[in-house]
Amino acid sequence: MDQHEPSPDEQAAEIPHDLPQPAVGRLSLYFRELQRLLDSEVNSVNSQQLGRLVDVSPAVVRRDLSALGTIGRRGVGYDIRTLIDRIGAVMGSGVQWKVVLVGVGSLGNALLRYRGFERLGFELSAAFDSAPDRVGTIAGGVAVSDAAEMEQVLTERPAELAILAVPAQQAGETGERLMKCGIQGILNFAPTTLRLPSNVAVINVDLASELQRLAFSVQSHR
Amino acid sequence: MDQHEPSPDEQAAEIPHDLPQPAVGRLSLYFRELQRLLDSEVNSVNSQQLGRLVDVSPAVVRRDLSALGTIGRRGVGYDIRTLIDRIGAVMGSGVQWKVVLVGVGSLGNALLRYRGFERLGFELSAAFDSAPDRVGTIAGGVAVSDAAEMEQVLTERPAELAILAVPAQQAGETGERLMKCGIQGILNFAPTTLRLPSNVAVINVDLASELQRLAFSVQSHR
DNA sequence: TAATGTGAAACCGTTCACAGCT
DNA sequence: AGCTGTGAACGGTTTCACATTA
Repeated sequence: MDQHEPSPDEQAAEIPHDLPQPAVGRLSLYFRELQRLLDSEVNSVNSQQLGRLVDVSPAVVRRDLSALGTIGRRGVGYDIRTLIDRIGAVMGSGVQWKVVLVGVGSLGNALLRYRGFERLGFELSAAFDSAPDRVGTIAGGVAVSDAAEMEQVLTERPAELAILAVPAQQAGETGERLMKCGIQGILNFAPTTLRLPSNVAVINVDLASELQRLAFSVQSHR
Repeated sequence: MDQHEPSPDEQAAEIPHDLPQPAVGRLSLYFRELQRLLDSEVNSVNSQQLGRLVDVSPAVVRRDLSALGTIGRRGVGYDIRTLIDRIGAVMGSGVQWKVVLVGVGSLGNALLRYRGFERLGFELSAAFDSAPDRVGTIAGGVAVSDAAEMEQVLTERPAELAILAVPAQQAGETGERLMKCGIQGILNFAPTTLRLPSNVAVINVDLASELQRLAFSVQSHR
């Protein structure tokens, strides 16, 4: 994939770590849409167009983008390449994140096969499961190792992030182990709230809960 | 948009239409943990204990629960059965939601197999795909129908909710079709923001974006 | 002229602190 | 005595509106 090398003095631009949490999520969505626009050979947008693509107001878009020490052109809009570079830098694209996955059930399997991680700089470097019939298989191009060897494998080939797709019952313990292996962030799909010391970042995604939120939304919508 | 009639002592046992969005998500998590507690034959909690289980402050728990017109006992805490009934009612448990899934790729497949929906009152009533080699198969106990027959199947066996797990490119069009089939809410896993008329509820879940948020969190954490 | 960038106001949810029940 | 329920203060995000700049 093509990188645009930043001009020398563009390099110095800082990463604001005073970025509002909601803004982070939106930046990720802008990034996705901007790449799509660039693929369509569009190379400029304004805040209204970009806002429509991710369903937020133009004012929010401008506020979010201006937090990056920005580079829009008044009267014109934003250069897409610039935005992609800038958002990418802030979101940690450019770092090749190594990600391990634990729990190769059907969900874990799907996540190993999921196209859409590597484009963002994530590399699934290992997968673990404790079921003997899964160990030794290959899923999504990644070999499945025995979960008992997690510590060993992660010592040899360290990773920064982990995706947890084990049953709820095992999530807590597995999270602890990952932490001890030097994992710095966990994306948790187990239906339980993972709580770890604050030096490990955790994002919980509960699929059933999302569906329940949707149901509430429908139900209250009348 | 919505009128608020100031009738004083209306339904104390009714569904609060004014529940903050973040609270809805948390209620769903409380619900999950409460069921777990009940399974362990615990039948009472206080706000601090419940808060620890989902990683929120006791004050938030109390505020959320009191929005349900509540029934805690001062000096004591909450009766778990009562909470489950009450939250369940608000979240639309008790309704048997019919859910169809569109897009039986690896993710769709995993979602069909995902245990954890039916406990909450969701029934996967149909699945659709357009690939000939998937049509006619059975995944997670659900027969996969031809996507071309979506309109017909949904006329015969209507559903309220849909899970979208198709490629981004097809998401928009599929969403439109589902809307015309009477679907009232869509849980969208396609990496694109689905925008539909406001009579259809949409929740977008972008897996790559979640991972990117995590990476940001780790990166900014030093 | 057209669209950004941004003070300032409005809004919303969280936190605080304590009165009120049990 | 203990914990809930909640007014009031607080803090953070969004919205507004406009000065600014290409």
